[in-house]
This record gives sequence, C-alpha cells and structure tokens, in this order.
Amino acid sequence: MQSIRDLKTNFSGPPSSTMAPGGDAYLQGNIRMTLEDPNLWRTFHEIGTEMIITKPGRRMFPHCKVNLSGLIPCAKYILLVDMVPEDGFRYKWNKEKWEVAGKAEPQPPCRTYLHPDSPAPGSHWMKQSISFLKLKLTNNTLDQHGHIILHSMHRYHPRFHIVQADDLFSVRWGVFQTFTFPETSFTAVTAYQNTKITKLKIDHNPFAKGFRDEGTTKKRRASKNPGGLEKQAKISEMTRDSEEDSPPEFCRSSFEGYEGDEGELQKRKEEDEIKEERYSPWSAEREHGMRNGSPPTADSQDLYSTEQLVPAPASYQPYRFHEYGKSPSPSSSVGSSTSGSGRSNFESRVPDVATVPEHDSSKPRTHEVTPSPCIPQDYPGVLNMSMAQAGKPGVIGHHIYNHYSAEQPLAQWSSSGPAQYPPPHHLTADYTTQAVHHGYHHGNVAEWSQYPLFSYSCW
DNA sequence: TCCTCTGACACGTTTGAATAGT
DNA sequence: AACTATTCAAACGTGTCAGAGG
Repeated sequence: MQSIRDLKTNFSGPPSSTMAPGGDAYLQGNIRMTLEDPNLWRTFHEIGTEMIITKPGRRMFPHCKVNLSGLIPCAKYILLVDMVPEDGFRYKWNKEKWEVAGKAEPQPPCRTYLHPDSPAPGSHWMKQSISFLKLKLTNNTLDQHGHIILHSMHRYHPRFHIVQADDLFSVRWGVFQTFTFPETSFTAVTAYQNTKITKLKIDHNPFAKGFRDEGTTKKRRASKNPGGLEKQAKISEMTRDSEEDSPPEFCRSSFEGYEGDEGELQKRKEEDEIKEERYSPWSAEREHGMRNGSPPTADSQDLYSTEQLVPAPASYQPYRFHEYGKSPSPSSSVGSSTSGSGRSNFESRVPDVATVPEHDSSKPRTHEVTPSPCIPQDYPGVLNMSMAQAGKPGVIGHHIYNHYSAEQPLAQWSSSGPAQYPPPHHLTADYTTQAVHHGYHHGNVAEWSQYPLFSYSCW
C-alpha cells in the first residue's frame, strides 16, 4: 500500500545529510511544516486509521493540526487541505484485516478545505499551531456544505497546501507548496471495522468519553436492550483479546504517547517506528498483495502506476530525489528497507517535519505530468508536480503552467465546472464569520471549500 | 447470507447567552 | 458602567445498535 510503502521508505536507508533540518544552508528560510500529535497519529496508523464519513459530515479524529515555520512574517498566505486517494483500490474488512475488494470507484467531486483564517500573514500562521478541527468528511456526493467528499472503504491521506496570496483573488499561482504526512493516511468508513480503532478513538476523543471503560455504555445498553448485552460483551471480549494480542508497547504509545512529555518523544518515536514495521495491518496486506496481485507493492509499483484508475502519489516523481539526487525511487528505497536502520535514524532528527526547498525556477522541470486522460480537466493546463521522497513527511512543489498567466486570479479557477458546484449562496457562512473574528479580509472564503482548487487531483 | 450504509439514540463536550458579583 | 466569574441550556460531536437495502 502506498502508505506502507511510504513508511517503508521512511524506515529505509541511512538518513541523508542533506535532509537534516537546519543543518543544510540550502534549507535556510524554507517553509517547514510539522504535524502535531505525531505519536497519536502513529498509534492510529499502526493499527490502520479509520475515519467515519457520514452524510451530514464527520470530523476527523485525530484531527489535522500542524505547525508552520519559515514563512515570511509580513506576507500573506492561504492554507488548504484536500484528500488524495492512496491508491486505486477499494477495500473490505475481512477477518481482522483489510483486504482489497476491487478497483476504486470513480473519484467523487474534489473538494478542498480552506483554513478559515486564510489569508493571513506568515506571522499569524507561525505563532501558533494550525488546526483543521472543523474539517468534515462526507460520503454525500451531493453535499452542499463544502465538506470533503470521500468514498467509503477507500484509503486517503490529507495534503496540506500553502500558497502565498494577499487575498483570495490575487493568488500568484507560480508556486504553491504541498505537504503530506504518511501517518495521516486513513481508510474512510461508514462504520468502524477494527475494534482497536474504535477503542483508540474512545480513549482519546473527549466527545466519546461516554463510551469509556466501566461501561456506562454496557449498563445503558444492557437496560435498554438485553439482546445487545451479549453482543456488547462479545465486542468487549474481542477488544480485550486484541489488546492482549497487542504488544505492551502499543498500550504505552496509545496512552502515554498522547500526553507524554517531550523528553520521551524521540525515544518513543524510535520504538514506534520499529512497531510500524511489525504491527501495521498494511504490512500484512502488503505481503498478501504480493501474492495475490492485489494492492500494489513497492516492487510492483511500475505496473501499478500504469494500471491504476486512481493514480497514487507514488506515480509522481519524487521531488527530493530529483532535487538532491539521492534515492532513485521509492520502490528501490523499499528494497533497502530491510536494513531497518532507516526511519529511526531519520526520525530521530526529523520528527514529522516536512520542508520545502525554496522554489528555484532555474531547476529543470523534468517531472511534468500531463493530466490524466480519464479526467476531464477544468482548464487546459500542464502541471509540474513533484513529490517529496515517498514516505517522508512529504512536500510537493507545484508549478502550474497553463494558458493563463501566473498572475491569474483565483476566480478563474473557481469558475470551472459550474454545474458541479453550487453557487455561493449555498455555502456556509462559517468561514466568513470566522474571518471577521480574526480581523482579516477574507473575501468570499467560503466558496473555496466548494471548488476543486487542484483540479488535477480529481482523477 | 453477507456486506455496507443509515438513522435514532444516549452521553459527553463545547459554546454562548444570561445572570450575579466585584 | 465595565469587567469577570458562574450557571445553564442548546447545539454539537461521538460511538452504538438495529434494521434496511443491495
């Protein structure tokens, strides 16, 4: 699986000295994004994160929260999130693990969530962590609230985009920068499949406190529904069993990891990284896939890239590889992953940080990707899209070349596909309201969440 | 029959208005 | 009058469960 392949890559190979943050002059002044609560994310990821999607929209948990640095304090930026398919497959939960259940369904309308503070000065983004708490996921393809539309039983990961823009209608589209974190990948579901995930969510999500432990739940359900008690007990037993099956480290990371002190962070991280190799449900699937020809493995990536209906990020060329001339490809990295020294070393220095080298227009654009032929393009553009070394908290430097100039205002983008997206009056006013509270001029921020900002991602 | 999805439900958290106190 | 603290209820977010539907 993509995620696992990514993580694999993270684990593999000795860290490159050029990757060391702050240690390389080339990185000075670069934008850096750090994922908050990485341990929590990893704890979920080890088990196989699931995110509930509902018609009215469901928040993510853990929710996306990042820190930014390296921005120009006085320059304004907008910050966005979208969800990218991990691969071209649909999954099913079978016998306590995820299995491929066929090809992915055609992607629903692509949505981008705009952070309500956007646009805001770099100083604003850097002074505190940036939360995407209110981002909601839905399976309602007709959703008119601007929630991000996903397919159930498909795997996704969030992408964070930052664009320098004075306001929403004067964005300079020459470069925007994209960050991904492998541990944030998840399977969209309409009901939890893995009881371990359910338990983790209950343990960590304050809104689910009512379901914790000495089962007010059990009592409640017991009195309400005698038949349900048996089922509940069964589930509890399963959960208990699964806990027993889990290594002791798992319990530690799930309960201490979340609120633990920073001193232990690195150490725990290294433990987590090792666990990733051993306990991620996707690693088992990976092996399974190797035999069945189901989900693409690192070794089958080439074939996969050409066959998939939903191109995975792996089909992009790795930005850093190109930029720094290091590892030749994610797949080859995986090949060396058995060394086992990889991510531990890397992560001990670079904890969930994605860094963007400053845009250098003089760099050869060797990774231009033409839009997927199966996707109706909203504009006649050619995208230069490059991706960070797969598996590392990634960054993609985007250079958009289209028939419009780089000065092309956003309105041009937003205007595409009018039939697909509702007119502004359908949009929620939340973002605009928030904007007023923050004292920034946001313009019609709300519209943004409705439009396929990055239409090339709507494969 | 199996799998997936949906809606009602109970419970906890969050939020904001109303009120009281300083 | 202005500010702060407290209280309370409504709104919201959550997982559970039974049942519907393909």
